[in-house]
Amino acid sequence: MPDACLLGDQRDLIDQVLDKWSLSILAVLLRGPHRFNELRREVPEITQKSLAQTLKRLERNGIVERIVLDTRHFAVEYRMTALGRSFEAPRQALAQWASDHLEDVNKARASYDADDDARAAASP
Amino acid sequence: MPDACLLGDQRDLIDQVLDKWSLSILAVLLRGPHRFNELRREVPEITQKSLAQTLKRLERNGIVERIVLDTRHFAVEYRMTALGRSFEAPRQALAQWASDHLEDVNKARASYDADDDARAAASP
DNA sequence: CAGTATCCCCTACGATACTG
DNA sequence: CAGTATCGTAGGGGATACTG
Repeated sequence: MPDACLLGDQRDLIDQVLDKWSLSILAVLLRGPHRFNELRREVPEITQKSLAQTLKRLERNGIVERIVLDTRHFAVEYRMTALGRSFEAPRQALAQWASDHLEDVNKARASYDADDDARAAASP
Repeated sequence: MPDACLLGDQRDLIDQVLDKWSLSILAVLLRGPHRFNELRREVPEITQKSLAQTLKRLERNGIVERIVLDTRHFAVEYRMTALGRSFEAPRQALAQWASDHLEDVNKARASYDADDDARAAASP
């Protein structure tokens, strides 16, 4: 079985970790444990609901750990698990690629869109 | 600017490349150029519509190249661009991670779900 | 503080049919 | 063969309000 090939299970897994907000949250959590509202501040565009949802999913998949610091004062902390840290390599590779090739992609898009416009103008 | 941090542009870019089917298609295309219907056969779960959509997006982002082989006989081929091949490193890292840690994640899920059930049973 | 609960929208995706 | 066009649905995500 070639590892260039993705099985259904792998895709499911990757989807869980690569949804809209996970990468951002993981990036924050990598720097150290954070409280719920700290995460909100670090990723201001996210809503409470999506944050809670994303954290739950990451927790369920063993990527992140939820730690109750104090029952009486509602203090909870999220931190990376070992499994979560193991994800750092691919995450890093992805982020690196994206920042390295942003320019190229933008050029490609511009040229693709220009061609589209040209075609539209040619056959109205 | 720490590269552990994801900017909006990077997220957009990654989203384009990591939608539901892209990784699978990229994996196939990496093995060599493929025709439209060949791709359908290689990724049988995908619908025509989604395949067309995904290919367009990948083409627009410069990841994949669409080549008309013969106008009269509707022969078209898709192949990786240089930019597309540059994505192989992160893609590989991701696939590798997924296959390496499938077990761990499945265990984590099972234990999370078991805890859920336990809680539900405790307070009906 | 750390979340749920609700409502609502929107679009990604699927199924099916059609076409140059 | 290589796609569009159209319709329909599920759920991801936002806004807002509420709670232990």
